[in-house]
Amino acid sequence: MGKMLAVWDCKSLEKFENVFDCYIAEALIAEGHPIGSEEQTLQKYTVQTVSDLALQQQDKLLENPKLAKLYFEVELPLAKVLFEMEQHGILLDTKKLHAVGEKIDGLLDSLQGKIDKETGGDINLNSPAQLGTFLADKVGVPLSRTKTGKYATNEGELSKFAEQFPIITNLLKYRELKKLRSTYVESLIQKADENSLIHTTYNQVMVNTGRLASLNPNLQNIPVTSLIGQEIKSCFIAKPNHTLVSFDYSQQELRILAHLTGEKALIKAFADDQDVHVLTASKLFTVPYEEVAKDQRTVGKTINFGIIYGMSSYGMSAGLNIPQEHAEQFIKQFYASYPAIRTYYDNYLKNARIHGTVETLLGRRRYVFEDPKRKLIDNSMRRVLMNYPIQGTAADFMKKVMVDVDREILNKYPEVSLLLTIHDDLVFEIPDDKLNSGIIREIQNVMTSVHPLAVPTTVDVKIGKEWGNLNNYFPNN
DNA sequence: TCGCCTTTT
DNA sequence: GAGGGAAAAGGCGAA
Repeated sequence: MGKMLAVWDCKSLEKFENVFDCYIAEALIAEGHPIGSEEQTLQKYTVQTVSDLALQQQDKLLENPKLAKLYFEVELPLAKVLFEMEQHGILLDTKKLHAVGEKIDGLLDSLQGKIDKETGGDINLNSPAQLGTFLADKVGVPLSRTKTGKYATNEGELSKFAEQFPIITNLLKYRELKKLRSTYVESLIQKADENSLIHTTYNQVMVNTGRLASLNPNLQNIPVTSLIGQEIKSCFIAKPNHTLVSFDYSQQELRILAHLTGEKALIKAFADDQDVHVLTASKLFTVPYEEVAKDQRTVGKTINFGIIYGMSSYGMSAGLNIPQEHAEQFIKQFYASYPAIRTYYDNYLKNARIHGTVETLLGRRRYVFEDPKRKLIDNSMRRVLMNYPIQGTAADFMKKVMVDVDREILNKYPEVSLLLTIHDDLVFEIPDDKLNSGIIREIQNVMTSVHPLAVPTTVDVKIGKEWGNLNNYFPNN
């Protein structure tokens, strides 16, 4: 939650009435440039008091109606919603998490034993430097180098040699478990309060695209893929007589791409509830939609997301493990299949160069040129810019949804709580006896109607007592 | 404090 | 010719 820097005629801070938040305002006005401390900001505006600062910032916001709307109707009311989420917290089954920790200890001990037999036990497995030297110089693994000249020992690099050098499989397993234990088990237990509640902090001005950041602890990167990861996630539980309900936007960023670009083929696919990764694959491989193979779909999916991220043919060839010429061919074929996407990005980048700023659908802006004297967009900025309207618009929508949810749902059902937001996912805690009251449908409706789009939006609902063990929800009527 | 690595969307 | 997928948090070792 943003820190309150200026408060006008504030009758009740608890209710966040008549509040102006200079940090949030400053972040929107700064358009992605780093914002300074309170004192630096006062100096920048050449004012003495925070009230004067707030007045000038408000004037500045009002010059841009979209930005003013974003501030007053989304960001500022959101601060109150985030504050309440932070205060509420999510319940952690600390006893169970301790047990998971002990299970990991056992697995790590046995792995360490196996690995020490090969290394002699005199290297620190947690040191990439020591590990790289050992693998490359003693074992003879042909590791590539990092940009600073050290041996690269990251997961992608080591996996390449896992078959040839069996020790690597154990090393990767060791890494994974060590990470889970230190980042998730130990620190989460330590951060639970006296009631076993975990209180994250949300920062709403940290990320240029407008996404929220979660910290101390970060609840937006709780593991999900591995089995042990799932066991950790399952230690987050609903409080007694309540159930966790998660609402997850399906393919939200690709839907936003379809909307922003107006690409007919993509819009039709979403309208017909088709699998867009299969659709892209069918165009790339020129096979009928029904005959797309699984590995072809994987390529389609990689290209779809790669385009959103402005991926180069090099990045794509690395990601798919294919020659760069093939990747170039795929990208070419992609744009040929979706011509409106190419037109959109051509125009978008042209305007970015002309105006020096880009913006999301709700008008959040970011700068284009680090140095305003240079008027060329380099490759890395090009990728940032291509991602910005997609990720940023998705973030705008989610923030607005949270404000709408607060007004339309949380006010009406005070015993219902919004616990978490994970970019395209909201997690609520709902009393068991309210689950069939229609509230799930109401929340879905708020999410799907946040902003009219050229495509339908879909929200998948999952419910359960443990966050890591939720089941698809199908209403019985 | 920086670099490397791993986790998420 | 190098570097070459967006946005993050955070643990750890090395200096």
